[in-house]
Amino acid sequence: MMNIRKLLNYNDGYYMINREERNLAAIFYHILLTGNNLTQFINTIGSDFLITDNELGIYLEYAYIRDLWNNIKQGNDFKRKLILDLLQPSNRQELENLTIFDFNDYFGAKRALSSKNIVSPSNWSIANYDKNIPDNDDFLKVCKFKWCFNAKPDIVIHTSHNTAICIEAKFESIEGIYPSKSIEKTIFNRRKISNIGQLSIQKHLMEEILGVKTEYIFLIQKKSSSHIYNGKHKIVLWKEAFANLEISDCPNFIKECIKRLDNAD
DNA sequence: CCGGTTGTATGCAATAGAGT
DNA sequence: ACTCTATTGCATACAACCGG
Repeated sequence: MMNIRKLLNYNDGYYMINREERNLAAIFYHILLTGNNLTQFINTIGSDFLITDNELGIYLEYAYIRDLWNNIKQGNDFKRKLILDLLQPSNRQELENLTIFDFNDYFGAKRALSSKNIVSPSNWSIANYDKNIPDNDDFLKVCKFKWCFNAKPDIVIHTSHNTAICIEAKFESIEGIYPSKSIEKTIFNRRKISNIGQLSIQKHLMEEILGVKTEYIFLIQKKSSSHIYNGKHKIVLWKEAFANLEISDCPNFIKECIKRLDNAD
């Protein structure tokens, strides 16, 4: 019986051609947690943050805000106040007096339209609340807030409770932009509002919403003009990130995987 | 009533194809 | 060569539904 590897006469390990960004991020995560590598990496990127051992945490697919929301024990009044305190909409008083159903509906949370619960802003829908929020400043504020509830930076190193290094890693793709859906792009064009970069949403999330003093790293394979750098992110190449780390105890496939990065640019 | 399943909706990585 | 859009695949969230 033939199979694709026989047909292609491919006899190397998968690690020789793997291009999966999450896999590389997982390997990086592993290496950061061995030996003195975390400190070494922090030195390499020139971070000022000191590691506080009992507060240190390193996270893949950092969804802190989603899980904070999920962990709320208080009821709907608390959730509504939390949203309004963070969002600070100009029509706050109006929103305070809506029923739960109407509050959800105002933000277009049609996929989770509930009369029982104030639903997470991750469920709000731009296309649905567009008609409810004519003012562009308020509209954009709501968009950025909603996006933050779904954003997940690739790797976040909490060097302490209040400081972190936020890493957005790319293998071949470029920085994402908001809005993403075509109907939303149409709305932004009509309102003459510019697109927002993925990195600037992450900055808003870390500093404004979570209140964490953050340094930003954009971890990529090669420098390209296609990236919309926002200046706040320090660009680090994958091979630079691995360069000073100790990998002699790693299995061969990891060494080979890292070796491949040298030829990337 | 509980718990699993289904349907809908969202984000993100990545690709292909069309346009500039 | 770069940019933009549409699409696919995976992961997740939540309401509604359904069977025991």
